[in-house]
Amino acid sequence: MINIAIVDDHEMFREGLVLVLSQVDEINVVGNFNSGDSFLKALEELDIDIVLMDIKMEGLNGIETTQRAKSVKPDLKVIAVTMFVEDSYYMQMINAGAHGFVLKKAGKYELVQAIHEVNNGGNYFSQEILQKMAFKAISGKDEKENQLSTREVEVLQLICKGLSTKEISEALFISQKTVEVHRSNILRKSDQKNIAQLVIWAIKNNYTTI
Amino acid sequence: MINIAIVDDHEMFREGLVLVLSQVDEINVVGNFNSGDSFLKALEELDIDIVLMDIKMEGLNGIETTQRAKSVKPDLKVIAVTMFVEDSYYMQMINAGAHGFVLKKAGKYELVQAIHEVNNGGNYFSQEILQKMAFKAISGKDEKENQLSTREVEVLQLICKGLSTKEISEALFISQKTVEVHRSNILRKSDQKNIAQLVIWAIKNNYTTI
DNA sequence: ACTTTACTAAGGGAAAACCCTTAGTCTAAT
DNA sequence: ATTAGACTAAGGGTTTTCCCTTAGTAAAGT
Repeated sequence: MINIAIVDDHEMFREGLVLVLSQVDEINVVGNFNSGDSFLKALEELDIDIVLMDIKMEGLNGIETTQRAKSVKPDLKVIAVTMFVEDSYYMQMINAGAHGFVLKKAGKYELVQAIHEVNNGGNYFSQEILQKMAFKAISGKDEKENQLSTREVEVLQLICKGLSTKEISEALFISQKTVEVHRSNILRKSDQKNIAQLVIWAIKNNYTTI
Repeated sequence: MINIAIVDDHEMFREGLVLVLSQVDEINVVGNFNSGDSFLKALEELDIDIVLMDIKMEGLNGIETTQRAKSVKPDLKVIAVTMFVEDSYYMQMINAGAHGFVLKKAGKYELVQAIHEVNNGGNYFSQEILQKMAFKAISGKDEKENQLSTREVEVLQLICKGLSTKEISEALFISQKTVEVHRSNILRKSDQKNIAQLVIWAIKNNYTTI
């Protein structure tokens, strides 16, 4: 029996997932949680082999939750379950210690396959993710060089909230010129050419939620 | 027994929904479809009381699917199931003939309540939607005045794809000045003040997909 | 026939975004 | 100690967006 926990703040999706997995032999759903926090609280008391973790959640997101969970239980295995197939996602999740990555649009069979793979000590990444990784490897872009700094993420989130450069400078108590520098660097690093593209990119990359 | 069909292109969500509803007494899931097209094809052969219809789908969206389904079977009842609580959604769905509106983040009980309500000839709108409607009614904004024209929707979608005014003008074979007029009118009608906010608004209002 | 609406287009001006450079301070790593 | 990176800020420039006005044409409704 493989003991599974599910962490997702989408109630209907989570309930559905519980039922889908409960039907599968050798899989035992031992808990489901609507937030990273509630999962972490219950973590020590439960016997969990694999966690299906949503990345985008209110409050503690999947990446942070994974990091904290792994620091408590290093043997815990995590499969990220997410909506989009974008850049920084999987790298951050792999860094946080995830062993698999499945899209929400995937079906039951792919998910079960991922669970078995990961349970046997392997990894599972959906085809779409592998393609992204391959493309990135071929294009030879260095991840680290293009990672946003803390401040840049902060500015990006304010941009996505619709604040102008002036408003951002007031919110962060820095000059407009500094905000301009951040904006430019964000656009360069994200490889987007204007705010419209940047907002979409930010959503897909989990920097902001709709 | 209430015969339910589910139309949603998100496989895992759909499968989950089938299982959740199959557990409920008096509810019988007679079919589930991953597109508006496949649903419409099967419509005549099935005995369906209520359809749970996702709004945002690849190909035929929920609104169009509802319109076509109702033209074939006027007595069919439709409950819209969607991600966001935004303006034009529910108005379009109500116009298309929907009797209910439930958010995807809602739980099983709310969904079942909606199904019973609609099955008994009533309507069901989730609290969040009702609040939006009430707010709109109080603020007294006329829907029609602020509805985007065909051309404006076209421009909006290109904006969301990250095209500049110049690029849009070239794509639509019109002058930059005309595009500027459309941009201004879109911002005014949507009541958003810049492109960042507009993109988010467009996503929530189903004008574009991520 | 008249009105309304959508779409088109232009002028003109203010504001914001974008892009480049230089440069100082501070922190963290080798 | 020296290097590297993040954050700050300014100068100076181009481009784009934003907002206003006016205005002609075509289609649709009353």
